[in-house]
Amino acid sequence: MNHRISPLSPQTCIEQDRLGQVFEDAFEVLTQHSVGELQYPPDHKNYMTFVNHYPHIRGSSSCYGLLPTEEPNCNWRSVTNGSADLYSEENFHQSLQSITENQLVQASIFQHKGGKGRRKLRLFEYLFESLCDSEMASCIQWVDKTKGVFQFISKNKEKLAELWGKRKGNRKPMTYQKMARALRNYARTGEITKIRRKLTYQFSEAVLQKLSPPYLLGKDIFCSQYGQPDQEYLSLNPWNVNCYAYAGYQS
DNA sequence: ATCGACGGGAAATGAC
DNA sequence: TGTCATTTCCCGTCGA
Repeated sequence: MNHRISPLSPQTCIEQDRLGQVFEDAFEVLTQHSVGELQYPPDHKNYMTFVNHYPHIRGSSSCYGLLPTEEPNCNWRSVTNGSADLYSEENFHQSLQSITENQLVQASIFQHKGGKGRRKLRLFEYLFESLCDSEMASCIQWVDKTKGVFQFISKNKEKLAELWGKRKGNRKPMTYQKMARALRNYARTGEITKIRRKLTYQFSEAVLQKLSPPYLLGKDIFCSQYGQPDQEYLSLNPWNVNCYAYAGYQS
């Protein structure tokens, strides 16, 4: 696989690299599912198409199996053969903006150690994902996002637990009590600790860093950067591996 | 006293 | 087969 090297600022390199990981993960999932007769083109356009196609890295709705993706159906081959305009950097900008925060979080979460295959989803990852999902705001909310403090909503905490249990495919329905027991196990590893406040917990700084891509910690930065075409922006090639500043999920 | 939230021991489970 | 990350069950404590 060829890696095109682009002269980018460190910040852009970090973000580009991170997106490269997102796309790489996306493509890996795709190949695992053996969809269509695919080539393995080392360019971004298929990734972008894939990102809009595959529920694993889409927003949470599809993730919970409630809604289809809002993208029209089109097959991979037609995209690869006919979408020359996807090469344009302007379009790439627009595509980037269409990636939701939750997509990026999910893609981040699913990255396997070493970058191969899909890891089993962990509870704290699911919680983080839910916190990034506006549809789950009735169940769980940030108290202080920068510090990783979050709180379950008393009225709907059971719903969140139930969804978690379904997501895991547990034999019996998950309850908040059982989920909270799992959360208490995190006290040993320090990944999540209990705050002396009703239904409130806190992600460790390490977990927070692992699960929050740099540009999501300040999403306004993410948006503004890619919302202004005259600013320095990403190279088209997501395979650039030059600027490894982001450690990724490799604990 | 009741209730909801919390804390933790211990065994079971399932994926890897 | 062993390890890991829960899951499941259960019992006790605490504060409103």
